[in-house]
Amino acid sequence: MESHNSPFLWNAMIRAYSAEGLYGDTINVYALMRKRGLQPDSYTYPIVLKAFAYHSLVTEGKLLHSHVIKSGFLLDSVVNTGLVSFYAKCGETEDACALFDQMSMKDIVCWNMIITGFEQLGRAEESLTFFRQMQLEGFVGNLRTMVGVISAVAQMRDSRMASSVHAYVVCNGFGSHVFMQSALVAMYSKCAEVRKGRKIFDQMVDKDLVCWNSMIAAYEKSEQPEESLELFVKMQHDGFIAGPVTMVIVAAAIGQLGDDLRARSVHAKSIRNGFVDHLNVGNSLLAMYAYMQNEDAKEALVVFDQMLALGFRPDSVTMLIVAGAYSYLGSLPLAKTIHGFMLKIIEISTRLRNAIIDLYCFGSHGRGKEALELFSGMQKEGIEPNDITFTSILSACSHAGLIEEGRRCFSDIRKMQKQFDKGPSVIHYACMVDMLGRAGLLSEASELIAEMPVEPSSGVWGALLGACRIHENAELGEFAAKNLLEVKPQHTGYHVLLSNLYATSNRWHEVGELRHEMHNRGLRKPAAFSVIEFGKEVHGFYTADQSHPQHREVYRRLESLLSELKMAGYVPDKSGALHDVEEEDKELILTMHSEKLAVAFGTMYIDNWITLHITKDLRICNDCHSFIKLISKVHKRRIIVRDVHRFHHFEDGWCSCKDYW
DNA sequence: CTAGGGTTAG
Repeated sequence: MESHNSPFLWNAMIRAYSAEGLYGDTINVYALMRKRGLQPDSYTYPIVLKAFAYHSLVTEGKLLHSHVIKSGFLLDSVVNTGLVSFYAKCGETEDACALFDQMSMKDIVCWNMIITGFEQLGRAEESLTFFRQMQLEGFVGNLRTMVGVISAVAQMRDSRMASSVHAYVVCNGFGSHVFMQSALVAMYSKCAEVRKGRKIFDQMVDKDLVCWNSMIAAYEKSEQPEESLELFVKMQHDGFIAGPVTMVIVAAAIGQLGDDLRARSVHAKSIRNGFVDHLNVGNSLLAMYAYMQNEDAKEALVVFDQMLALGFRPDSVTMLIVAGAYSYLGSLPLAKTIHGFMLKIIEISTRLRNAIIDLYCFGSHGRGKEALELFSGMQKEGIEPNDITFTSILSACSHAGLIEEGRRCFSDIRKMQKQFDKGPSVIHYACMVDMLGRAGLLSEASELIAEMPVEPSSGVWGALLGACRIHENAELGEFAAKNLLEVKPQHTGYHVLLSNLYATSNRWHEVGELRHEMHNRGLRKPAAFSVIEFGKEVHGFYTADQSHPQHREVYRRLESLLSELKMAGYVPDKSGALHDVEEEDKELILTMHSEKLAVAFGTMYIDNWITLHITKDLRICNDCHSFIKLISKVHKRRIIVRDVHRFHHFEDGWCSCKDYW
């Protein structure tokens, strides 16, 4: 084969691939060119740099930079700007600035580069500083400059600044360009002025896909998913075909709505349009199902399988979402599958490892052993844990009652203090106090607090108080509460906790005083609240709720459930009812706990094969816990309660927390 | 004589 040695032809080839967005081929042709012994020239460098930036090939770009210097092409301002562009896109701002500063002849293109470069990196202030500097040096911004400036102002979320820069743009004759208008729509939406954006959008004569996406995203971001989807329909009606970015936005809107029908429809559409091989679209579909936080989390699995079948590598974003979805479903086999999978295919970052550990200890929780296995595997591989890893581990030990392991982990952190000059954080101490305290080792817990090198946080005192409440140690509890209320004097929950503690030890006088004090300071005990969700419906219940439209039916249902369970051996556990009231009244108050109402509602209106998902704003009480355990057995029903502390998965009379929470 | 660097939505 005849070899072409004309640099012109090689450059034309490279340019053609670049123009088609085929940056991989651009790089291949360039490599071939070098192999044939041809030298790149001032036209070759910028295109290849662009391709390197696209694939974040920082080392390769730096190598090219040294070639540029050696061959003297740095004097070419286009090559120089190409390098600035490359470094800015790769986030190497120091190199970008150094090159920019030493340029003798700055033209408008290189100013635009440095302005948009910083803007794209999310560093709007610096971007705008460069803009001002540019004006001082006598340059007038063109359309591209102003689009970058508008985007930077959007990041500032300052609606007054937005209006004034909008006026400036219009006065300088850039206001009617499509790119500018899309940027303006996005800017106003980020400044919480969606309607101003809509006005611009409605007045646009030449709409393109980007501006539709911009407006649809504006509604989605301001949490108006219905409007967002309405516009999506209108866009298609007007003959525009959705692109991958559209799908990403629409999936987010549907996730917000929790609409499973539309979720499946957008999923199908993405497959039809061939977008599922876009990693962003795949990730968005996954997130959509995961975000709905119901049984549709299982659909995330389907999307994930599809992504794999299409043969592309999931990234860490993918895996974080999948881990989140599995965590919600709370199944250990699923967690194990996904973990094995992650180990096989991707480089696992510390952040992802932490997510996996969390997946074990929160998702299917009480699974402290698995979390610890992961942790020791991680250490064997020589991967350095970070403070969040340790927090996850300590919390796993605490939930599973693994005291010895917890102590060992804590001493590991202390060893690190000697090595790396960073010891246990306040959060680590709080985890330890929680773990020891819950296990009844109250004096060890308070000794640990005494030897803390830093001021104990409210979390630390709160953990101690909580433990005192469980183990009915009023004296130590009072001490904890006193310290606690110094740090957080307005925290109602801690007042309530202390009040409950006094009540446990029958110190009704103190209970009264505390109530009086709370009343005087205007603190009110917030009503406990539970939420049950299915499909896109969400129902909330307060304790002793009378406000829910079906509350009469719910109470009737609850009554029949109670008598059904009593026959199966249920005895109300009144220790959770710490009010200064008669025994009969205690029982009555217990039966009106918000999570019981939510369960009663669920058994009445939601088909039995569907798992009930309930979220509660406080910790579940003993009585409700055993009540729900029995329901899960008698009704053969899966119920998941997420309380303020952890997940409880009830199935066949058992709870995943193994009654330790 | 033509060529190369900078633009909006996510």
